[in-house]
Parts: sequence; C-alpha cells; structure tokens
Amino acid sequence: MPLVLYNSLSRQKEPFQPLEPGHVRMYVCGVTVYDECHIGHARSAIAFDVLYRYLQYRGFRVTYVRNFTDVDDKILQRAQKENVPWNELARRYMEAFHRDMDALGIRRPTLEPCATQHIPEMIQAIQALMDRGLAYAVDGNVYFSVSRFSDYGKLSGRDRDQMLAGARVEVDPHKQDPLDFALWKRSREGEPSWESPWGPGRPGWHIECSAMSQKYLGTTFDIHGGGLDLIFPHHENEIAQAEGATGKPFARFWVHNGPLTREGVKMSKSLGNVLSIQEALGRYHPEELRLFMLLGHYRKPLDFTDRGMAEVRSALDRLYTTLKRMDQLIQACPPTDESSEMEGPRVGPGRGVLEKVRAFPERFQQAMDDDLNTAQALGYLFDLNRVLNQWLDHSTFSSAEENIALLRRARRCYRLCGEVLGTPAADPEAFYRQKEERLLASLGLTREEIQRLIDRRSSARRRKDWEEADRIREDLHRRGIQLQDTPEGTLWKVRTDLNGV
RNA sequence: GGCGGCAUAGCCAAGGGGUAAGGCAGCGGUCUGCAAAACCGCUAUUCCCCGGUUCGAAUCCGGGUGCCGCCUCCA
Repeated sequence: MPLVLYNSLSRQKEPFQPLEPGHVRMYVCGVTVYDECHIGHARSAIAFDVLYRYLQYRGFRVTYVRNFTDVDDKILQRAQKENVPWNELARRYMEAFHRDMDALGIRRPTLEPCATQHIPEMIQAIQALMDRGLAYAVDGNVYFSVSRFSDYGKLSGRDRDQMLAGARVEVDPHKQDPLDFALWKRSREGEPSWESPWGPGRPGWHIECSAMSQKYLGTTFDIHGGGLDLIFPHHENEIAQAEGATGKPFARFWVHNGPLTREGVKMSKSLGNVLSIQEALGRYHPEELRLFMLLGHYRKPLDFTDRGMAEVRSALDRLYTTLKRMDQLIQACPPTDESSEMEGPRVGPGRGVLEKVRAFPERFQQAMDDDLNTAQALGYLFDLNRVLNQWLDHSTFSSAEENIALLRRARRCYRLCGEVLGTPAADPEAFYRQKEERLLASLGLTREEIQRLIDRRSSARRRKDWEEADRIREDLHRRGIQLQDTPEGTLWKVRTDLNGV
C-alpha cells in the first residue's frame, strides 16, 4: 500500500511516489524572522516534522529544505523601531526559532537556506522571466505580469475576474495590472540593497522560495508545503514564477496544514491573543503540545483551548503511566535472549495483547499512509494501552519470561510512535522528572522535602494513624503533588490537573 | 460578492454505503485503611435539517441551515 497524500493542486488524495525512486525532495515555507513564533507556527512545524519523519520511516531518503525569510518589509520596520541593524534582528529571531523548534522536538531539515544568501539565484530567476516576457521593469522595480501566465490561479482556484472583484488589491501606480506582484523592489534610502540589472534593490517576497527550492531540489520536485493561508497569493505566485521561467511543472504535491485558532478566534496581534511558543512551553510540556496537534488531522482547523490542553495532559499522562509500569517490569528482569523466538503467551489474557501488538505496526502504517491520519494511529496506541493495563492488572500476570518478552515487544509499539510522531518519545522516568523540575521550582518544593513528608506519612500509616497520613497527603495535594500507594511503597507525581507544567 | 472547508455523545475527535475508533469529563463497581493509579460496566438506535439514489446511508447525490478560513502581511 502506498502512502497517500492530499494534494491541494488536484484537491484530492493521490498515491505518493517521488520522482526519483527512494528519494523525496521536499520544501516547506519557513518563517519571516521578525518576531517570536507562535503556536500556529508550531502546528505547521509539527505537521511537516511528522511528514518528514514518516517519509524516513517509510524508507525514503528525504532532502528537506525549509527557508528563512531574512529580508522583508516587516523585518525592516521592526529593526527601525527598535533601532537595531536589520540583519541583527533577523539573526536574533532565527536563533529564537531554532530554540523553539528544538524544544518542540522538531528535527532540523536537511537545509535551511536564507533569502539573503541567494540573491544571485533570484536575480537569475527574474532575468529568465524578463527574457520570456513574463516580467517587466518600471523605475527600478520588477513585476510579474500575471495576465501573461495562463495557468495563474490553478492552485487557489481563482480566476482573474474573481480576484479583481475582490477589490482589495493594493494600488501601485507602477503596475501595469493590479494583479501583478513584485519580483524586485527598488531600495529606498537606508534600506539594504543588492546590485541588479534593474538597479539596487531587494527581492520581492515570493521569488526567494521558488529560487531556493529549485536550486536545492531541482526544477520539478516532490512536495511543497506550508500553511493553508499561504496558498494565495504566496504559493500561487511561486508557481507562476517557477513554471513561467522554466515551462516545466514546479512542485508535484502541494501539502497544506489547516489553521489554528485560539479559544475560537483567530490569533492576531491587534486582538492580543497570540500565544507564543515560549509562553506555551512555559505552561505545557512539549509533548503535550505535540499530542494536542496530532490528535486531530493536520488539514482540519484546530482550536487551541486550555480545556483541550488539560484533556491532552491527562491523556499523555495515561500513556506515560503505563510506560513507566512496563519499564519497571522489564528492568526488573534479566535481559532475555534476543535470539529466542518467544513472542508471548498464546493463551490467557496475554493473548489479546499479543494480537494487538502484532497488528500494531501494520495498523499504524495503514493509518499514516492515509494522508497522515495521526489521530487514528494514536487511537490504536491508546487501544493497545488499555489492553496492556488490563493484562498487567490481571491476577494471573507474572514476570514469566514470555510475558516480559511480550512487554518488550509492546514497548516497541510506543517507540514507533515516539520515533514518527515525536510522542511518547521520552523515557518515562525522564518525562516525569522534567515535569517535576518545573513545578517543584515554582512551588519551592524539593524532592527531599517531599520524600521526608512521605516518610513521615508512611510511619503514620504503619501506626494506622490515618488522620495524620491523610493530612500529609492532602497537604501535598494542595501543593501540587499526587501520592500513590502501591505494594512497593508510596510513589508521587506532579498532579496532572494543574494548569502549569 | 468570489473561492474553499467543516458540522459525529457533556467536550475533543477518527471513520466514511452494511450497521458508530480513541481521548477527556461524569456515574456505578473492583482494588485500597481511605485515596490515587489501573481495570470493568454505563453514557450517540444514531452521525445539523429536508428530500433523493439504494436491499441498505452517518457515509453517495440535490437543496437548506449554521460555523470557520482565504481573497491584504500571515504557518
């Protein structure tokens, strides 16, 4: 079964095969580095990170390019406002971007080219358009002539009349046609500029993506991605530039992720409801954010809510609680002989687990093959999680070698998700420790103090002084710690119903 | 106005012609000194409404209604 992806160009799902067998070439529009990134960027980044990881899992070599727009009106404006050099501002937010992406567990693309490093390529591309009569220069500016490119509108599904009827087309006296867009902008005083056949200036926004993607991935490449809101005009213009200049198809598959709203409304600076990735990471574990994004389909609109995040927190905790339980059992047993053919119990309650474990990789792949249905893939994991707990709870469960062997095998299903989806990816001990660190710091509690209280409570319990024991438990609960009495002693963890991490 | 998308339990959400995954929340039970965790059971005869096709539709078609995105910088 092939991987099927929804192609915005054809508006339907299509079986995906790269042009060169075994090698996928993919380009995703990155960010303009003029401000902190928000959770909308995170959604997009996570969606394409999963595509990148899954293609690799499917055995493809992937050349993944994601650009940085490091020269642009917004950067210039902001730099002026802050009175810092524009390239310094760009560098600052580039670093912030990497910091955020790394924190979210997003794998670095193969290449991350910057616009300013590719001015010659862009000039060359513009020249090609001039040569073909698809562009014209006016007063140091160069524009793309939309009316001379007959395929214009094929991605966004618009035609010329509709676009004009939209009426909100910018007025620029230099343009021959209001629909034309800038390929090269003449620099004003104090702005960065590069020499060009049309005079000193800087590139228009769209040209960098078609120039850089084609430089690194070829005239025609496999996947071009980005947010849904980039379809028009950005991606439409990229197609016009690229196909206009080469006469050949540009990207074969266009993949777009859906929009993210916050508490039902679009995030916008004027509303002041933009949640930066930094702020989000202050409140939620990176894997909570990831799981939240992946519990829905990447193309569907998604509403980021506190309530939704609280639900996901509980859900992720459920997985890690089971994982911890499994790991403890596995670690308590000597490593089994890898060559043993033993795969688990064929009778009793373990049989159901064996069946689910066996079926898991195929089911997972079948879900992911269907246009990255991460929600369904995770559904299978939660389903497995339940039968696993069921088995571990069963009175007949023992640490028999064959049981541990099955547990090891089940563990690999979680690892598969961790590898491809990025969650649950952590070692359970590390996961809880990480969550603890932050809460403990914010509450001024230390591990030692918690342990001291637990010890005090344990002796109270031995005395059957339930009042004292409950008092200590309630006190810790109020301070964010949840106790759990087990036959092996009292465990504690950070309460999952808390708002902060 | 144009283009596109979405409507599935209290909430989130997958599915998509053959009789409704999964998560969260709630209630009842098992376990526990009591809790917690986990497990079991219950919670959509029904998938926005109205028509049609079909042996059969939540799934297909037509028509409504509602919400959202894009058409200006935007992931």
